[in-house]
Amino acid sequence: MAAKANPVPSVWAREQSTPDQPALSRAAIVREAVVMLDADGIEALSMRKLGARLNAGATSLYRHVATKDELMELAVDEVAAEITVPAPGGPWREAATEAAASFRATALRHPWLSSVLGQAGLAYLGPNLMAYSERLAALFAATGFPEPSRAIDTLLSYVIGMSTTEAAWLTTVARSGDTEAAFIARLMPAAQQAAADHDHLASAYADAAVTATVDPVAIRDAKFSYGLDVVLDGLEMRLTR
Amino acid sequence: MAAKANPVPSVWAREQSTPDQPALSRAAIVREAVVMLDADGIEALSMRKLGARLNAGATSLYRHVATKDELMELAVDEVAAEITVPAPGGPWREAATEAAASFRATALRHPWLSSVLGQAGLAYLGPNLMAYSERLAALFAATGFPEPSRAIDTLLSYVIGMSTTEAAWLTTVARSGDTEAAFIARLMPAAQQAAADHDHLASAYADAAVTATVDPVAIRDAKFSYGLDVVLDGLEMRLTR
DNA sequence: CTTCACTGCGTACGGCGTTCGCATTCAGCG
DNA sequence: CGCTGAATGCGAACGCCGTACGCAGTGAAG
Repeated sequence: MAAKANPVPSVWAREQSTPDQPALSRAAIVREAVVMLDADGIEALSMRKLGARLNAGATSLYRHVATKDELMELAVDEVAAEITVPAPGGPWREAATEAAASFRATALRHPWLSSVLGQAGLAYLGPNLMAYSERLAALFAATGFPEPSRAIDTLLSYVIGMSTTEAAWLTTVARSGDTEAAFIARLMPAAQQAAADHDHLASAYADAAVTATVDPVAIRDAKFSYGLDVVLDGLEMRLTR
Repeated sequence: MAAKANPVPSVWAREQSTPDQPALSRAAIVREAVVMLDADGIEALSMRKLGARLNAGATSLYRHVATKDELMELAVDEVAAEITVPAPGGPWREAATEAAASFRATALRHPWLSSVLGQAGLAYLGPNLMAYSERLAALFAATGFPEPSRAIDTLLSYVIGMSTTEAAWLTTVARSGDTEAAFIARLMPAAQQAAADHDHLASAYADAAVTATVDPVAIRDAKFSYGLDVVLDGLEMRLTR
């Protein structure tokens, strides 16, 4: 690689034992893959481009990773480490709210996560994902739920559903190049025309047109916490019963 | 095409004006795409294979569909027609339960739907999706929710999250070639080893190992309706308040 | 000094989505 | 009936993609 970089085929021009890069390693590959995924989305990640980013040939990656799917699995587990769950002991409801918010924040920070979840689900067995599940289980068991895993699945389903929808929306917005408010404004005519024959939708869109262009982020936050409160209310009923 | 099928390049061997197929049309393309998606999953659909299924060249499809993404959008709207929502008037809770079950059934009948939702969300404006939203809005508005769209978003998030997770799981199972119970049994050792250092997970898996291999379908059904009841309880509080 | 496991990489294969220009068909019109 | 112009199908080609394979260099072990 050093010799090839230099066009003069002379021994004397050869560079000296250059361990310039920290070498190729599974950890480095996964880390850079996450960076690329965050920056340009899931369809912009190819083994060739990833190799190039690491000053390596595309096929060199296969010494450390069996397949691209496996790489994605590793990337998911990598970002799963970012999701926090409060330790048991404090007030349950606040802890659950915090855990849900952390999941959502992570999903929005790495929008490609939603795409992968849709294809592979949460069946991965990576260490970070396992640790996350364990902390969730510990929290819910300590709270005294009769069926902790049922409660967890319910909460997670809501959080996943909302976060996935939101992440997909933000991806669409980002691809448009506009700000979120501008994108909404640009989309409204088409949406209102499509809803023309539907009374309830039309009025809902009319409302949205006014408010959503002002502060879309606040609206999304409020929507998330409304639904979260709904779910937590329902869960609480089963707790105190 | 007729001439090419015959190896003898003679005028006399030419077939007679064969309009054998009902011709290529957008509707036929979308219909066949859904069939292929259902049969072999999202990654098995390529424009070439789809063209071949329709006795057409791959590129002929582009006369009727701008791009593969657009085709997927059309396919989503096609299956969206299958989701039913009861008309307003009856008891609200049963109607919502029915609507949720219909969404889930559709998502499980077309597991590729979840993959697409993860990438594109529900921002599509297809007529069937719009009609679906309208019926939901009508139901919730008639019920008297103070903020119908909030309630809808909450319910939908739960349903989407649970269905997506379930569809992804079933896809993984299907790819393995095993039955669901057999797949679980085969997976358990690895799962239990991965959970070895996690107390709560280990015991949860131990429970699952016993019950899940018996009737996985019933367990998934129960899980879904448990969470659905949680959400509906939470919504009902806001209704009667 | 030899050996050997390990790592990187160039090449190549088959498949993909999509573009482009040509061939064919056919409805509508003179 | 003959002509024309639009609509439709298609083959070839472009630039990507994931990945199998076998060779080349390297550094530690013997």
